[in-house]
Amino acid sequence: MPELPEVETIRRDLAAAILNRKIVSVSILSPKTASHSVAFFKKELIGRRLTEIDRRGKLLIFHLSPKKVKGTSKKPRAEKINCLLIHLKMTGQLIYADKKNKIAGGHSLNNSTELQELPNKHTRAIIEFDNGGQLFFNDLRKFGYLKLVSDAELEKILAANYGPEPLTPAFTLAVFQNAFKKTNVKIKAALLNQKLIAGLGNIYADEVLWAAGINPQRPTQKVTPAEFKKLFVAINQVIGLAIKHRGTTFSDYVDSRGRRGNFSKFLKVYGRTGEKCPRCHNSLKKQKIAGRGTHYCPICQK
DNA sequence: GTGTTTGTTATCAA
DNA sequence: CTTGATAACAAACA
Repeated sequence: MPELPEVETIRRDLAAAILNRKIVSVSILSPKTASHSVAFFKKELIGRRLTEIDRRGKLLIFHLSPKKVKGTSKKPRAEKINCLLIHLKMTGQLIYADKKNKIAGGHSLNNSTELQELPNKHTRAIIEFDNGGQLFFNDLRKFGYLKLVSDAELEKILAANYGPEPLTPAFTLAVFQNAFKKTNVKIKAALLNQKLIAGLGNIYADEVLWAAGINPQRPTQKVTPAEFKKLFVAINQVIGLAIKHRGTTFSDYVDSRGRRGNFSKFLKVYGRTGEKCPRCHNSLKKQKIAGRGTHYCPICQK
């Protein structure tokens, strides 16, 4: 389940590998995964370069070099495609392989480290570059997508769906607290709402609530200012540390070279049902909250 | 066959 | 209309 730290890890690694490389071929193996026809993807992408890779929450944003226009100096059209968006959703992987390295960690729930050839049966798209490198988009459950948009469409999507990002100047305690006080859903649900705060998913929502000592069931309006402060600090700390350790691998996530994330061993509650709470040593519980498996300590999370 | 896994959106109820 | 809660989606595994 790639969340902010995992997607950020991929973004950084990919930027180092494929920035300013020219796209020479595009294969869409699973048409439903792409926003437009296979022909349109080829037409728009082939011959262009990725000039910048951004991320907003869990969404990757690949900026494309200007498209060469045939013939005389036509004015660029306002609606021209400028960005490739990729969302990994639950089981998506973006793996870059250079000419001789065509392997990646497989999908598996049992911590297997076996490597497999690419493409594999879950490969949905392949983008090939002028240096022979290939970018594989794998997605077992087919929830992820590739989408081509104009700058205007991108701005619209970001404004409509994404709240502030942890670890950025836009994410202040005041902004955070005000946004959360405008709703009254369970705090766990609020943390998963990308419009209130961008980038958290099920793993990190559980982790930050544990770190702040807040019960995931609490309605947001019952959370005190002191607790919001704790939660705010916890979000920045946990996300920062998770990025530093290249994310969490629980089931399918691997980085752009097919390697697992190292943050799993730092998890305090996620996936630790029945183990002792690291803080109060009572038994950790798991319960469905906001439709998601929620891991927490019923004793020290108030 | 049943129940679980989750990011996001669609749908429903109040 | 708004808000919040829940179902649905896909695919695989225990």
